[in-house]
Amino acid sequence: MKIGELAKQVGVTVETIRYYENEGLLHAALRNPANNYRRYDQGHLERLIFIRRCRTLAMTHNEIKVLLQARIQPDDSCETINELIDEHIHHVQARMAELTILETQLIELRGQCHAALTTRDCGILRELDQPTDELTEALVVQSHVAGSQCKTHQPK
Amino acid sequence: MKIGELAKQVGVTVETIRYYENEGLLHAALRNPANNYRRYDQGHLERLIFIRRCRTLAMTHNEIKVLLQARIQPDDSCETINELIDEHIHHVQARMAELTILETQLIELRGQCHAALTTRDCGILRELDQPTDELTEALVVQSHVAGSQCKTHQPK
DNA sequence: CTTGACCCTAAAGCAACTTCAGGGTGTTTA
DNA sequence: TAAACACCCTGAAGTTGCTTTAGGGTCAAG
Ligand SMILES: [Zn+2]
Ligand SMILES: [Zn+2]
Ligand SMILES: [Zn+2]
Ligand SMILES: [Zn+2]
Repeated sequence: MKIGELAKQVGVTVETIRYYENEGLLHAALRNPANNYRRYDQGHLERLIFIRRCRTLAMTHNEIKVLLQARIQPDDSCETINELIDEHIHHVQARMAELTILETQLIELRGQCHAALTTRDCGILRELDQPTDELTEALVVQSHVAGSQCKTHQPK
Repeated sequence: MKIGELAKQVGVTVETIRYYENEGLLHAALRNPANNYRRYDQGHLERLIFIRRCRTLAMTHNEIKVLLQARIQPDDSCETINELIDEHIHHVQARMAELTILETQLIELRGQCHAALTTRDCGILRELDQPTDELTEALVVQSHVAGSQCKTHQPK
């Protein structure tokens, strides 16, 4: 099948597919010699589905590469896989812990202003003028689990 | 004070400060004509503290710019501020909701394999071969609240 | 007078894509 | 048969919030 058809079947854009090939997540497709179009088979389809499944579970490309490697070594022990998933669960939990603290702090901050006052008198701005205390600063954990982009506060 | 001193007082790198100037978060510093070094005053210090406080609360530069603007308009209504914080709390909560779902799914996935088997028999890989169901796919919300970088699965 | 700490700029790198610029291919339809 | 339109190609730049690198001045101490 051609790239557009593969994209439709899996629910990604053709650009994403080409990008994955570039990244080494997907094997390079064979080309139709007549027009240089990429040609995909069932193996590509299944591999792409696997990759997308991992991505919706917020794994990095590196994590996925480890799993893809295991996937084509049927006789290897799956210990690596189990460990990787365990670690990744920790990544998610670490991020949730961060966000829980964040939420508490933001709600406390929000509580500093209830009415519409002048900014001069807004308790929120006054609190934001205070340095972050060191305890809080130390709480930030390492976790690659990011969010998607916010449309509302993006430039343009 | 010079850039290095400002950096030390606030707890950021000098590169970050120069970057913020470039981004329009910090006003350009006056330069010492003799050597072209940046020279900062109390106003810069306070503004930088404000910015860092907002960043530890995971606000985007755009969100911060709105607050900085309000901060220097003492007679304006603080309604904008209150709304921005409310929205930002939603960003955090939206991301937490996503991660809660993610955690559930990952734990379910992890449950597919308890022993160290061959990858051929690993229930995790088998489940990852299945397409993401559409319901789950639709659940992903817009939220800019990202995580920091994961050292473990990063290249090099 | 050289070492080391500090300052400067401009550009590239990171993650995972998306978007854009510029151009070929292939089928359909007026 | 030629224009329209959908689809394919490559390579580069943009996104966010920085960090890192390259390459080079400034300044005090020893
Ligand atoms: Zn992970
Ligand atoms: Zn207010
Ligand atoms: Zn926000
Ligand atoms: Zn297993």
